[in-house]
Amino acid sequence: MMIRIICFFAKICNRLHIKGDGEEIMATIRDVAKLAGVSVATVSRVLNKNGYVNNKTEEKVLKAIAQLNYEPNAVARGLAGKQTGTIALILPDIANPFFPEMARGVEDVAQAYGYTVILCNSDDQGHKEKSYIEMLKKKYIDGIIFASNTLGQADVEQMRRNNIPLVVLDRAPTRQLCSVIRSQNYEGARLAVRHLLEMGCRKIAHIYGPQELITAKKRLLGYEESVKHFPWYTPSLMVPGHFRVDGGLRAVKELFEKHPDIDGIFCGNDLMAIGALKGLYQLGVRVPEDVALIGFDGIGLTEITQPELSTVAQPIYEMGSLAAKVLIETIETGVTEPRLYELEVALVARDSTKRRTEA
Amino acid sequence: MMIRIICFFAKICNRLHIKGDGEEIMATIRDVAKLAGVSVATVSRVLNKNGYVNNKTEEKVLKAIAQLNYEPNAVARGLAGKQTGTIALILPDIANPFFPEMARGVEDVAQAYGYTVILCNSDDQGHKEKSYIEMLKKKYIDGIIFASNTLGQADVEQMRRNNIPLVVLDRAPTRQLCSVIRSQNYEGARLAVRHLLEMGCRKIAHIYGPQELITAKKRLLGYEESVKHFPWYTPSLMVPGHFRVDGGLRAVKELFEKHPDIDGIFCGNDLMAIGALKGLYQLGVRVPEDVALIGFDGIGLTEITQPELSTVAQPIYEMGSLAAKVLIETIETGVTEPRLYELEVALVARDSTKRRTEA
DNA sequence: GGGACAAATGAAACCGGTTACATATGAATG
DNA sequence: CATTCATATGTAACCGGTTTCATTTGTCCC
Repeated sequence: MMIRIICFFAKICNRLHIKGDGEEIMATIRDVAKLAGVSVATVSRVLNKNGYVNNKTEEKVLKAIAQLNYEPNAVARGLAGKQTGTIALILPDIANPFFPEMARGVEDVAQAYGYTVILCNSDDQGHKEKSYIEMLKKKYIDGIIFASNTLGQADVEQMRRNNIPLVVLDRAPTRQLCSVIRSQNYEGARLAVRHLLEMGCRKIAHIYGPQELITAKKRLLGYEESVKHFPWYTPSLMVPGHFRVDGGLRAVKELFEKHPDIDGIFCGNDLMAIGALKGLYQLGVRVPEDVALIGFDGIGLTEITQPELSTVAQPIYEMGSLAAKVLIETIETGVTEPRLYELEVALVARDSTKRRTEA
Repeated sequence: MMIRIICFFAKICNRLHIKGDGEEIMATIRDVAKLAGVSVATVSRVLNKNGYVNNKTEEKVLKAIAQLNYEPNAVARGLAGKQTGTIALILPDIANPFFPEMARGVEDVAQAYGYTVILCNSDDQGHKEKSYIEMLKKKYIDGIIFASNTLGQADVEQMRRNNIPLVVLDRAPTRQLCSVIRSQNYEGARLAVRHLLEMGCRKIAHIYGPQELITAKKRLLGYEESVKHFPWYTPSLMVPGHFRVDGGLRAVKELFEKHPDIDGIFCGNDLMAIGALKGLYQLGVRVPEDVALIGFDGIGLTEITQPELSTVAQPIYEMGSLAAKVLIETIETGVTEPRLYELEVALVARDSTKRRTEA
């Protein structure tokens, strides 16, 4: 009984926007309607600028909104409209230096369009991705940007059935079920090798990334196609480095055991190039005097090494921002027609590939 | 009329979980209730494990849930319960190498507790922060981790009024209104200077960060307190570097114009140390032979320079994961009692401070 | 004058959950 | 035996929006 009375008072207080401890009570659309002397439907029409509303009425409503400091509740909107203004970015690991810039690109665009970004680290593990997707589905996420590597055909189809727009970064377009954004990995690799050749290299090795990744594969292919007709070419010039710094370091040592006469190395990504640089330093091999070194990706780290690393730069930020743009467009227009965007890469020649003494 | 009939059929189809294009229809709690032959309240009780439910009944409900592949709708839950299982991480810029690791710490813990993380880049601009906070409030965010620098006293109080739990990283505890996590900046600075002295330095400069930041201020103070009693000490040994790579590079050149006899530099963060290293290389000054160099933060980049950089490492990942833990605890227990966590820093001695020839 | 149609508005259903309250049963207690 | 209490369940209100549909009014045209 006592409790009932208390509850009753609490309700009165809520309605009057009074609270003992100074806590703010959010006004609801019904409060606005009451104050403006109209129905909630009309307020909703004013808010969403749809349907017919008389000018005078609109003014009254706007005044009430201002007076109550009213902000529509996004969760209620989400429930009613099944759109939450939230997108998810699933990537392997935000701590991998490749991704922060991309994430920034995504977030900037999302923010500009009034969307919010949920960050998910998959560690490239299928079960983590799945559990994220489950959770995101429950939360009525509007769309997903997928920069992780273990997304399967089945997953894409499932997303499609669930009507969740999807944009994928750097994946093979397996029967092109969703929009894909990637860059010219093959062409970039050829660019890198050509650059090394132009700088006077006579025997070029390649440190490659995980071949499950389409990017790593394409880059390896680009290398192979560029050098296979040279007499010095041999498969043992290609060594795995797992896209990691330590992998690059180890790979370079392995290379120099087999081929001490290498004078150029093309690394499948910048992290491995950094590792390679370290390894070469430990071996007492000078860069670029003895060996020219070039990476791939164009991450910021390439500017802080000594010497600065040449690289084939992808437009990382743009990949993120474009992904967000494409996704939001898909969300808002509802058009699902998948597209493929292939972005250009650019050779960034720095000290690590400076021309050695003219031959 | 025709439309009405179509709608009617659509509803029937919905109820029967049939859809023409293979699109999946999510079952609702009412579907489960109907199938199990109980009320929605009972289903809800089973889901939330609260209230009394008979074992037999529970089984029936669970079976129905499994049969329908039912997943409770998080948005509806959020609306009803005012908890969305979402926290926000507001930081200046995820592309700044300091933050990805912290973000990873936050996300890992959040994920473990079933929470989702929204990423916000404030660029340290007050208006961006405010607009984020507005948006987050509307979305019934459960709590915020604030690693940005422009959070004012007023904002904290407003959050409090709005009942949004808050954990702040690296901020001064201005009348301790929320939990704060920081590390021993002052002590770390003293550690750095002592290390340089032990390594034989006789004249140590300091490149400092923006003095609006409590962290930068404390580190500067630590430097000053450690060296002010030396005869060689003079204020012009302290030069600003804005916590940025280019700032460190410029600062080091400025320093060497005024004090060519410097033999040790303590940088207020690692980015500036990287810039300083670059600057010293350009000046032809050898590290560590001519000048010993140490940074602060312990970001990964310090391991890829040549020579590797000594630094005072903060437990960056732990700062993030602890922040998430504290925040989620606050959210779930509702206890608002603010606490201060000061984490220990550790000296990481690498090649950039290797002892020069014994005096 | 009456039908068609655009403009304006409100009542009520709906989105999919949670929960306060009412009710019913059976066991334990005085 | 009446009372109390733990167990079990359902009804309906509620969270705060959107949207369908009905209704009213006014204008235009034949």
